[in-house]
Amino acid sequence: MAWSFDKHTPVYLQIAGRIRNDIIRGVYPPDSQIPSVRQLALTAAVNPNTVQHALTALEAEGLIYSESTAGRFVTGNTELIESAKQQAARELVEEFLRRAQELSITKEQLIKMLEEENG
Amino acid sequence: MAWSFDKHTPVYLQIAGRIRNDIIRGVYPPDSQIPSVRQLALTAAVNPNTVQHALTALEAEGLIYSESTAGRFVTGNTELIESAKQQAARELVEEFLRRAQELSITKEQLIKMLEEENG
DNA sequence: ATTACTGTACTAGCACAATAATACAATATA
DNA sequence: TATATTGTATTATTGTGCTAGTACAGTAAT
Repeated sequence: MAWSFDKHTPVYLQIAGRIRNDIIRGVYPPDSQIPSVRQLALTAAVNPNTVQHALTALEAEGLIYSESTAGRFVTGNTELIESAKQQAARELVEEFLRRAQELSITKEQLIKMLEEENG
Repeated sequence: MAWSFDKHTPVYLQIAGRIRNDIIRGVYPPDSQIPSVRQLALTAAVNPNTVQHALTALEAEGLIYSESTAGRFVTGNTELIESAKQQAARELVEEFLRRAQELSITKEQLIKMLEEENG
């Protein structure tokens, strides 16, 4: 199925985020090859240039590297991946707390709401 | 101080969100007047048209209404405000859990991380 | 009556995300 | 050798968020 995107945030950032998450989760293991630009463009139902934009961003982060004409691969640096995972988790929690504060919701209320959620 | 905005999301949505939160939190009480378009534009350091765009969105939600030449006012419908508060909290938690799932972080880990945060 | 404030409307222009359509060099494979 | 696939680059076009500037009508206060 074609990926679904939020209307109000750049598609290339959403694609980069999704692939970054897949690397962090191990869907794309270290040193493994990721799908080609054209294949990802087909899967996501977007223009190849948009995918290229996203992958360039991930390459700048060091999470992937491109082997000339062979394709793109996940970094073998597992420490970098672990670091990215920690950072993503930290940013997630921090943004959550910040937005909760903007709504004057206390941490205790948040934990209660989380426990009541079915997940 | 001028408001700070995230680079990658439309400013008018961020302004609308901020004012919505202020209504929800009671910073702008029911039936009270909110600052004028031009005043908000000065405060936020953006163009008046951008503020107008944001306020039009809030008006469509029913949270504010405009009195011709007198100004804009928060709705007197406290149930609507309460409803908006519940919805905002629910969406916050749901998005948080969804993004955590994308990182393969369990609910138990999240609660532990929240408790360890200083807030 | 004049002044100052309100909301509202309109045009023009800039920046950027995104699409579309190619094109080229390098490599692996049939 | 020929073909397909890889990453990469280029140009043009469209849509939209945002700014800038201006204008008008209605109301309250001086």
